[in-house]
Amino acid sequence: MPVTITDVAARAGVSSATVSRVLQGSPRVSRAALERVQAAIAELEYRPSGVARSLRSQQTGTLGLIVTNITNPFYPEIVRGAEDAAQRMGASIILCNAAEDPEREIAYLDLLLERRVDGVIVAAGGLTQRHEDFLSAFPSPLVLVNAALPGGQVPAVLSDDEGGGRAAAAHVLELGHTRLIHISGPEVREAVSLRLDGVRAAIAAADADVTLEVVDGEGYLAGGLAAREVAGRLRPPYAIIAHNDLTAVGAMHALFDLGIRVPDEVSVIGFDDIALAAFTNPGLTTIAQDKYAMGHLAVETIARLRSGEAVRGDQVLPVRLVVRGSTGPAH
Amino acid sequence: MPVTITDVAARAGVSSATVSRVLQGSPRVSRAALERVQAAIAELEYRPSGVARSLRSQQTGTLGLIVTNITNPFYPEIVRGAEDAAQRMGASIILCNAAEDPEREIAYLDLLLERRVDGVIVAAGGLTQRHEDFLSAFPSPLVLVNAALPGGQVPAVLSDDEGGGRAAAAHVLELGHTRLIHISGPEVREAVSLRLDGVRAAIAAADADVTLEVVDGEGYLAGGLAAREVAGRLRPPYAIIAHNDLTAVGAMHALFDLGIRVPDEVSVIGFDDIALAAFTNPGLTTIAQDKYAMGHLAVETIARLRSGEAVRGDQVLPVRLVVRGSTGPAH
DNA sequence: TCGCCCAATGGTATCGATTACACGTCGGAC
DNA sequence: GTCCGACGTGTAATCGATACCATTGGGCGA
Repeated sequence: MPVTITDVAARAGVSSATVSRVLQGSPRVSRAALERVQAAIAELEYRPSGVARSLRSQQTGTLGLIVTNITNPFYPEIVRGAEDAAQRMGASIILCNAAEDPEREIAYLDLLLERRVDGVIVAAGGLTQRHEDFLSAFPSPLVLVNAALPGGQVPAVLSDDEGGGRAAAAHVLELGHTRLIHISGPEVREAVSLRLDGVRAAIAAADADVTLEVVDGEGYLAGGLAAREVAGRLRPPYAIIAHNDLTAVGAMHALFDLGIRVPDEVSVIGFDDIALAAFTNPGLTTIAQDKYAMGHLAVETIARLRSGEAVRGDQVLPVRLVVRGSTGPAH
Repeated sequence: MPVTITDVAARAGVSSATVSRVLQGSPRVSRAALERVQAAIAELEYRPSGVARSLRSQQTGTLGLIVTNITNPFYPEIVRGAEDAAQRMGASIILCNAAEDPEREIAYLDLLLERRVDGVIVAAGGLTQRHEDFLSAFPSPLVLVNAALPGGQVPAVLSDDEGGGRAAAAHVLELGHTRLIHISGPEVREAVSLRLDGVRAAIAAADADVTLEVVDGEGYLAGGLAAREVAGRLRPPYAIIAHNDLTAVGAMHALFDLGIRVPDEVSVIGFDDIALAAFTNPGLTTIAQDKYAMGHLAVETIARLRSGEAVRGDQVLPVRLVVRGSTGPAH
């Protein structure tokens, strides 16, 4: 039984139209009426119904944000960036945690459509692989984060994966390493091959006698296994370039268990710069993605889309080498 | 220009009432009409407007969730628990990141009221300290997480801070430590004193010759400073009981810098069990809060509140000692 | 003094769905 | 054969705010 505009109108002795004009800040209201209405609003603690407004105006001021997994430390920063940008433009975020479940991702798209959100941001890799056709025909402004669709039909916000791979490799090459191990992620993700391409490009550019070996190992545990396997047959020094930070941390732990010192014997470099990277011992050298900016830019892109602007092609954000303690000169 | 119920009705050659009945699964629809309507829905890709439904039914199926800071590793798990519970009951979460700004927390409460959310969950300490009166008069189902209001007027979901403090102290006492250092958080939070109370209780119960010293140091950097100061004047062995994990990790880093070995010389135990705790080296022994359950229970409490049930008093969840590598016997 | 214009305000249709009520039709029971 | 009830369906009010259009009244110029 919340207070409605009619209650306010009755209290102020005017019509609901006049109350509405006051709410809109219209100049076509006499000073007397204005004051009476404002008093009534205050006395009744009236708050206009966003639901009714949405129905009338055909916009809800809400954005859907689908993330793969909010407890993956990569995503909270994206969420924060998106939320900040949304708040600045007076919108709210409906957060959908797909919990790594592609069915749930799809269900959320449907749900968001029913809720008539003004736009949807998808930061969920699984979704983009499985439902290309559905997404490219999506009847609402849509932006992908950290994932792209072939053909560039859907605007995407990405990091410079290739450049990041290059920077990572260049960093360890500069430290004098000549044996590089790349622990890679799942093949299906485009970012994986791009980062590896970057590593290869840096090696080619170095014009030195450098060997590169690629092993599989996405994630903490797999990263540890991969490092263990490598350590079993290779003697230091060498440099491990991991596809992401979690993999790198797993590798570091495995090396620690084996009594191999980082960075004295083996250098390790990650990718992403999740919060954890600053807290390992030694700190993890990594390629930082500007996750906050990605979320922010995604929301801004939705806004542009909604204003009728045609946004085509990917928006690629620069990455940045962050040197901590896990990389050092090759002895 | 989305498809409306009227479009579907026209296409199926029936009235909008019949379409609505089909949508509701009402039995008062002939087989023939049912099939025609379903066909029309499929052909037009009709999706009922959640906005119109909300206006009519006076419920939005959305819950507001205000968190202090989504990038604080404590919160994503709470969000996930809340999101899972909400999804199970067909509701969505509007995420509000207060970004540690009390003004913004208040502004969000207003916003959520305007959006006519079915309930609000506040996991933001700053809010509860500053706006007791506002919250206790909140005109919508409200549940606090990890913070409480004096008088218990507002239902709260809490962890057993006192029991956790006791468990932490008991653990290091069992390991033979007789000198305990408690690095505490900001005084204003009730959890701080409760945890310390627990530590004191465990010491009293141990009936042994144990000394306890309390120093300030909330957060990573402060935790490091506090540990440094203690290490400057105390020689091992002793045990550090930190108010939370971030403080504990800061302390561990400081000890490492000083060449003091954990756990051989000094034991460190934290509180919370954030994701980071499993990845430090050595792993951080800590008191785990069931953050997922807290988020889940908060949403369930909202549901009970909405069904008219009176939920009074705090709901206290048990905590659990997680032994990793940072605590060891006192030599 | 008359008429015109503009400011201020009210009445009401509208957004899209739900639902109470009314109506027509058909079958069965007496 | 008539009456009653159940069933299927349509009409229209409703949710709360907005915006278009109409109306009123006052001031000012001719």
